[in-house]
Amino acid sequence: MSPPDERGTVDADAAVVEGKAAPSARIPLDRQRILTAAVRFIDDNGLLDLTMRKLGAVLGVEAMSLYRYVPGREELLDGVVDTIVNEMYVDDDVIHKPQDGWQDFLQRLAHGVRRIALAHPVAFPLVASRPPEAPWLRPPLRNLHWVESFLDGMISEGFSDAAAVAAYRAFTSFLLGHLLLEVSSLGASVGPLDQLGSGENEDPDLKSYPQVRRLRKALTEDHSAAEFEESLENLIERIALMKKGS
Amino acid sequence: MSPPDERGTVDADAAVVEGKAAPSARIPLDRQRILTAAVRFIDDNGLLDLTMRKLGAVLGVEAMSLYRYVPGREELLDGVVDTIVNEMYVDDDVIHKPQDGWQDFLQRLAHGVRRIALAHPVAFPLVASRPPEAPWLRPPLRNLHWVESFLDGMISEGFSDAAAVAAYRAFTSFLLGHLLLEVSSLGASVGPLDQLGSGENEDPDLKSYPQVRRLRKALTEDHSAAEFEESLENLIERIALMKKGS
DNA sequence: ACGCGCCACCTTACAACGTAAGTATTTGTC
DNA sequence: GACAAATACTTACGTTGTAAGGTGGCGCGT
Repeated sequence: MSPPDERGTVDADAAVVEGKAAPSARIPLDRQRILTAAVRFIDDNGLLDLTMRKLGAVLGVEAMSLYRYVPGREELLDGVVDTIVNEMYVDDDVIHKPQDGWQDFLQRLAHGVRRIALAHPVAFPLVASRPPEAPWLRPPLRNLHWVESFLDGMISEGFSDAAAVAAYRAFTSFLLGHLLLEVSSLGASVGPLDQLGSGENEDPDLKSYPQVRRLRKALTEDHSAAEFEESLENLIERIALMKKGS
Repeated sequence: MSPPDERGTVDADAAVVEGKAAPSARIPLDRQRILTAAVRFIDDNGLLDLTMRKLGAVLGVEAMSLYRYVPGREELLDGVVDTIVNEMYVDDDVIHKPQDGWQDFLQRLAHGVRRIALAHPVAFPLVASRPPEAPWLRPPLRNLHWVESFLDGMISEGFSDAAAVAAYRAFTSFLLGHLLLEVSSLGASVGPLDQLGSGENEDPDLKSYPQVRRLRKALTEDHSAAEFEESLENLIERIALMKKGS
């Protein structure tokens, strides 16, 4: 069974015979190509459907070929997380050093992370739940580069060491809570691949839960964006107090 | 090794004939026993090591026997989450209706959830990342009973509908962020079972990350408890504003 | 030009997993 | 004891991650 191979690589000889130049039909499958394909696959089909064989198939390759570039599935997922986190680097709105004050710096950073979360609603929980390489690297800002940027930025804006660290911890915890819940309400989840049928959900017997039933509409409404903004402002105020109080 | 079973069997009729307890060696494996065994197993060995066969073995039973009480692994995990969440019900410090003001109510609730998270550091991320049955049931307060308690409690304390719902959302997002990071720093994770060797981690080359290296000690220090307290107070102040502003 | 090694990918194989289907064994009731 | 129901076991299949080794063509030294 030959799947629809977009980048037909398989029978090279047949192509050669047909006289076509076939200019370097062989793209030799590097690590980054695998990783971005995996991100895409997860966003499309869910984490639980991502298997080495299926990912290989997407890339027009057998499963074992992936092992030349990735030690195993677990490390693949680590790579996926890195790939996603690194997307912030190419985000023009995210700056690496404060230019218009630390408030602006944090605003851009927060919105950058949020954009990533919303761009990968299914994969984002991975960023949150995979263990960081070091215990002081907390999700979702889980690589050294970002932590360094954060601390350096804050300190250059007059924060004491202790205040910068405290701000870092408060900032990550805020981001994680908000974004995880926001993507989760988008129907994403680490666990089950199966979309829940997209059928309009039956009400479980809400008889014994009058408030929930009464407020159901309000509970369903999505104010995530506004809540994010508001909480972020509050957080920034708190961080301002940390700065002064240090 | 017989596990200490707190509740014997269904002693409805047997209670009448109290002559001989007749502890027949066969305790017929009910759903709750499976679920609590699963929680224990996850806390001990990690999520990824929990297989139907191994869980069966722990219970002295073959894997397929579990299927009489649980539809499948996925649903087992849902049951695990429920079991964990329901632990709050037997927590004496958590009350179901405000008695000394809503602030006290929220404080008790928050600390109850935190106690659960810390009691099950490995399993807790499950509570956070598994999709709720309805989109307005957000982790970690992910069952109808708690949401009803929350809303009812707040409204009985004078909150408007809108304010109660807003408080609910802010509260869950706060809890999730803090607790997930707190248990994650405890070495827990959804993903890899393998404890990372417990070896003192080598420093990855921190040369290019001077701030991180300089602040490493401060970053490693654990102030989770104090931060939780402080953030919770702040949250409660914000919720007080919601109450007035509605 | 020629062979040879290396590189990128494929093939095969295996143990462990979730679980459908069928079978055996205990338990409760008369 | 006989019989039905409840409970647990056995077997089997397809899928997974991955260890081990095979294969074919490209590039280099001569």
